[in-house]
Amino acid sequence: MSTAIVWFRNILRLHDNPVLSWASDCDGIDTIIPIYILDDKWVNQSNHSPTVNRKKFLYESILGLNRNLEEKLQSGILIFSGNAVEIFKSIFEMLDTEITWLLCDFCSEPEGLKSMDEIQLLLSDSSIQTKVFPAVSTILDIEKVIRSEDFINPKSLKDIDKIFANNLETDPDGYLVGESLAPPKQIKPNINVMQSLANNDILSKYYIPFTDLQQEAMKIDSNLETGTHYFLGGENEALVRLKRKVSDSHNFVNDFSKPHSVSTNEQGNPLEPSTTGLSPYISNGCLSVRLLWNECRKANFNSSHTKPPESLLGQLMFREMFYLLSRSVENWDDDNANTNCKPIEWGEYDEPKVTAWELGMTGFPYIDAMMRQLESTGWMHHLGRHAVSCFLTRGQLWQNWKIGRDIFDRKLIDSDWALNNGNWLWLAGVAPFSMPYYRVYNPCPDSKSSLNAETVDADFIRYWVPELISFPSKYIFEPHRASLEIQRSSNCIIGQDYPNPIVNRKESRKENLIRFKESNANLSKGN
DNA sequence: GGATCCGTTGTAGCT
DNA sequence: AAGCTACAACGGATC
Repeated sequence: MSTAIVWFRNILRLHDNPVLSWASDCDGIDTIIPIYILDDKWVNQSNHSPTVNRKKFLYESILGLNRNLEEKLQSGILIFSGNAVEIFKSIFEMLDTEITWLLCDFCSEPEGLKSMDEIQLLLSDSSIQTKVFPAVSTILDIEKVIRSEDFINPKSLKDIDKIFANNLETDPDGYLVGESLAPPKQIKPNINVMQSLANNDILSKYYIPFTDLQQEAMKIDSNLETGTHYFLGGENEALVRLKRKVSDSHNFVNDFSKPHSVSTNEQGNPLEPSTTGLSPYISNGCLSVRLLWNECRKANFNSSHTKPPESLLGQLMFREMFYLLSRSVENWDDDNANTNCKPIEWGEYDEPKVTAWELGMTGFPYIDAMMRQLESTGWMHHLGRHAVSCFLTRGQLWQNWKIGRDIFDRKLIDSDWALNNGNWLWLAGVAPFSMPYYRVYNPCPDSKSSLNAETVDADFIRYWVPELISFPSKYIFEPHRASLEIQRSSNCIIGQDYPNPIVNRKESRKENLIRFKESNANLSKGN
């Protein structure tokens, strides 16, 4: 009798799940025990913990996985919370003769690597074999690529293009990466052992009954305000969205151009992204990025489609780039001893300004709308993320990017360690792959800007900054410039009902450009 | 080896 | 409405 533990780490799905598929196909494995381990940070909430939006999405995703396992494969999954090493230690002690395999997906985050190292150390003298599946959260096998002889840190599309060409099977266009796996047709859960683990005294402090998680998710949901539960977690929801936005929308995919997408929302629905809105499903493991890649390729059936970097495939290529860099660059998440981060002399931490930024009270309606949307829904359009992160760092407030990085990490339902750090490095202008620092985003992108459609953005602002609901579009990006008469007739006095701008955007931009230039000059002098 | 080009997605003002 | 130009000007790759 051979039993394998299938540890679902960042893979909350049945489709394209190489771990589960391998376990179900392997002749040497008679039964399996699916396990999910919830980190303590989700259970014991503090001011630094992920927000309830993130928690809700994750819990729904776990519950969705459990439901799919029950309904489609007559299984289920054991849910524990706590330190994975301790939990496995207890399980292995209890079942040392029964368990033959520990199978899981590779996690590239520092915490994930550390716990896997500890578990492998724990098992070094045992007869239990471990097998870690690469390329589950990514298209590329990250470790294999960064260890290949000719690997250099990628910093452009050209570099990542070359890496794809050298590491993936390609079609004549250089794109095909192989089919994603269908869900396994059947698995053999060891229901008896699963029940005994669930009822075990030693494990009881870690074990979380499915119903507890369900109640917690429902409790969060009912406490949230209407309009904030727009994204529902889980694989089923991910696949419905994939079909609607990608597979059934060839024109959308073929015309997709990130820099020109409306930065706010789809017309007619203030909560529906103008982009795919698939990012939370990818980062929570509900959707295979390989499946998404292949569906995008299928949609590109003629030659007149957008190409990387602006296309959807381009976006996914940069995702792989950041994953590679997050493993090959030391101190990826720091501004110190990070070869991909220039040590710019950012200003002292300015609490009132950072708070105004975080709460959407800067007096810049576009910035405030974006930050309020983030606070309330856990999601923000990519171009909005550009605008607000540029505003906090090199654009206006001259604050260290790590401050914003941490706030994003806590709030974004699509939070991803490699990508969040990469994007902040990029936007702060400190990385080799950054655009030139003097290209500063305007926090008031009015109708003159080619990036934004006037009416859509104005409505977006009115939705998230209801103080300005009656303001004319002409002044909605800079309401303090409207006459007192207009402010009165719009029922919003600036400085009273809505803040005055916390900085002069043009002056701060100018000062910051000089500061950045000076920091750069000091660097090249070796100071 | 100095000049030139280019970089995932800038802005403002003009035609 | 889309495209041009000036703005100010980094840093690595390429010629």
